[in-house]
Amino acid sequence: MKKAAGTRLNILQKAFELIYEKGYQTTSIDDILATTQVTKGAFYYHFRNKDEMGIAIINELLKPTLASSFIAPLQNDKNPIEAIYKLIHYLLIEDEFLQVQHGCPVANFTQEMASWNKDFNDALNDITQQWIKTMAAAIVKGKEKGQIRDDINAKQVAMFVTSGYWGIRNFAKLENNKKVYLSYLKELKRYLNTLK
Amino acid sequence: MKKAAGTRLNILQKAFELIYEKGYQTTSIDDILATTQVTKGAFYYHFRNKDEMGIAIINELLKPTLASSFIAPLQNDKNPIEAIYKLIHYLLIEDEFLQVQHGCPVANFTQEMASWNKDFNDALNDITQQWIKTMAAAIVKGKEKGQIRDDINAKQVAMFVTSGYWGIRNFAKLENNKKVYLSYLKELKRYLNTLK
DNA sequence: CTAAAAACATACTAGTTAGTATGTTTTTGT
DNA sequence: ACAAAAACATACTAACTAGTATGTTTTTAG
Repeated sequence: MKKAAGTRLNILQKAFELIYEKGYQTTSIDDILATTQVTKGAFYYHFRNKDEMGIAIINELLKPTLASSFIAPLQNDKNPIEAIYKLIHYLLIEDEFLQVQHGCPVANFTQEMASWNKDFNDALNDITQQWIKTMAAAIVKGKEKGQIRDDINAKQVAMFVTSGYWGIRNFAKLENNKKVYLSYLKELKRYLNTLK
Repeated sequence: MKKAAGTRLNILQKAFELIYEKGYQTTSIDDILATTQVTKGAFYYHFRNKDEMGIAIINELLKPTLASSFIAPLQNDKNPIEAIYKLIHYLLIEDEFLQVQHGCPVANFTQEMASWNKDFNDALNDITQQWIKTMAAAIVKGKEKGQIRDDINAKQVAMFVTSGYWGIRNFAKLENNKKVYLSYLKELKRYLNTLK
């Protein structure tokens, strides 16, 4: 039971890349089979149907990535304002997987699937809430340390930041140019400084 | 050439509603024919193909709506900060066409089509830039009137606000509840007040 | 080593898709 | 009133879709 896990992971990873580029609905199972060199029999051995694979991508690929790349940086840093800015900066400018023309995978999935498939909705809400909660917790810590004003609503700010991040990722698709990120980051920095 | 224009408009409107609810790719032409009671012959008389219809929806339905509901309120008001807040509040809370579970039509289209179809991209970028420019112009006016600080970058703020709006519309899909809008609006108001 | 289960392979199906071919009806200008 | 063009109707096609039926091969446990 080792090689089998490899095929499964291979399917998930390649499928995720395709879906990130083309969207879930427009990525056919045959597309996935062609790029993975896996046969239909193997695919349906590992997944009951396409949606089950989609949920597996969220839970087995996106969730761990979230934990390492989105959650951890917020928990370790001393200063939440700097941590949030550095994180968004990293995600927009430095991260090598995320592409400007394809937006945010979680936001994409949400737009396409939420409200049409409860399982997708739940899985996506799960990881999104995790991010928000972590960010809010960091802000609360900052308030306790006196780095952030007392009258700031932590969760409210976390939602506001997340919304902006999702929005700018979608927005940048139109111009297909990272330059809009720089403009956004400037205003984000200004906004974050008003929390002090 | 009067009834014909009616059929065309009927197709565009019903198709737009379907696309807003289900997405562009997953709304089939047969779906549109079924809800409009129009035949395939009529459809393909009016539109060369599905994409041409999609572009027509953007240019002939979304663009005018943008002008009346998104642009005008920003041009008439005396105070840009109030105008922006009132506009976003209206769009999120009061507007009767926009549904929490379906997000923002322009953002949806952008996510689904931009980077895959240049015509869609251009049409969407066109109306988005129009909104941004109008908002930025209102902010510039506010700067001249002394309602907004001198060091504020108008276009930067307009992009920031637009991103947040798109983001929260997508975000609210997950919870399928207008309550998240209230939290967002509170922070938006706080943010807007820092421009003073 | 061997039987059973796990993992994969191939061929097929029924439904859906955008789009076309070829008509008929309706509207329009004169 | 009438021909021409505009507007619409019907039947079809070829490609693609998710999923299944039925195999064969590989792995694993005893």
